[in-house]
Amino acid sequence: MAYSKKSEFESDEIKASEIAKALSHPARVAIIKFLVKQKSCICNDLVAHLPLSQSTVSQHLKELKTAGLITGEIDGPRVCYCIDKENWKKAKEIFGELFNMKFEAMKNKCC
Amino acid sequence: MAYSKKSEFESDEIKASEIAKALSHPARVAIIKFLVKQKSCICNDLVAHLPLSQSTVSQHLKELKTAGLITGEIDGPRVCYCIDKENWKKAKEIFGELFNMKFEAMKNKCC
DNA sequence: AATATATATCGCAAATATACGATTAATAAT
DNA sequence: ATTATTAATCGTATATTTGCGATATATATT
Repeated sequence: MAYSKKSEFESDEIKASEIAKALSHPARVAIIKFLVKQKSCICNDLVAHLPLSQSTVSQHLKELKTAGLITGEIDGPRVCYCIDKENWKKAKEIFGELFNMKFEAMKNKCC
Repeated sequence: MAYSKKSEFESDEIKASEIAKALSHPARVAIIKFLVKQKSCICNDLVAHLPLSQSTVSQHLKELKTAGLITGEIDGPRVCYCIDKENWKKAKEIFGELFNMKFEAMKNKCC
């Protein structure tokens, strides 16, 4: 693979794929669910809840943060992670657009 | 990485992550959009539409097919790809559940 | 039968993701 | 001040993904 071609696509396609990528590992889906359900915001509680080591959970958190889906605020010696509600809403809209696209009239007979 | 831990998560988390994974590359989002908009079902037209080689497009199509989001029917010397409407609907529901989760009352002050 | 067209698969190289233990850094408690 | 706790980062091994050209396969056309 000489170089990635991702940038050659339309920006809405790139944006949707980035959110999808952030959610493409069950650990990250589990983290989002945990935070929405507010079982706790504390990183350590997430580590306890997931079948992964602390360093691995930290990496997954970083990815979700980079994608903008969560925020992380230092709270004493802990870090409190929260859903970024603004971006979460945007993500919902982006996926809504994708999944609510209307099927256009067929130009081929096969489907 | 000794082994993958993906199977240790809940089945709904795994399912959501699998759909997300299928949509985690802009080419695959573009393919879905193209098929929903029915610009064509023919593989060759997809290749012409995307900035990728024929073999690479074929691989992306295979991934979408494996994820169940599209079907591929042989039509003479061509293959006609279509959205699997049943599974597309299911995918929409799975993402709907994720994005429509209600935020529970806070147990921490930070968010 | 020979040729052209369309698509899948193989083989490979490079990039990225997954996972962990060890280490570091920063705060809290003693 | 020392120690304990929490979380990020580093280093590393392995797995997976991305991408392409070459090749194989299968149908259509001549």
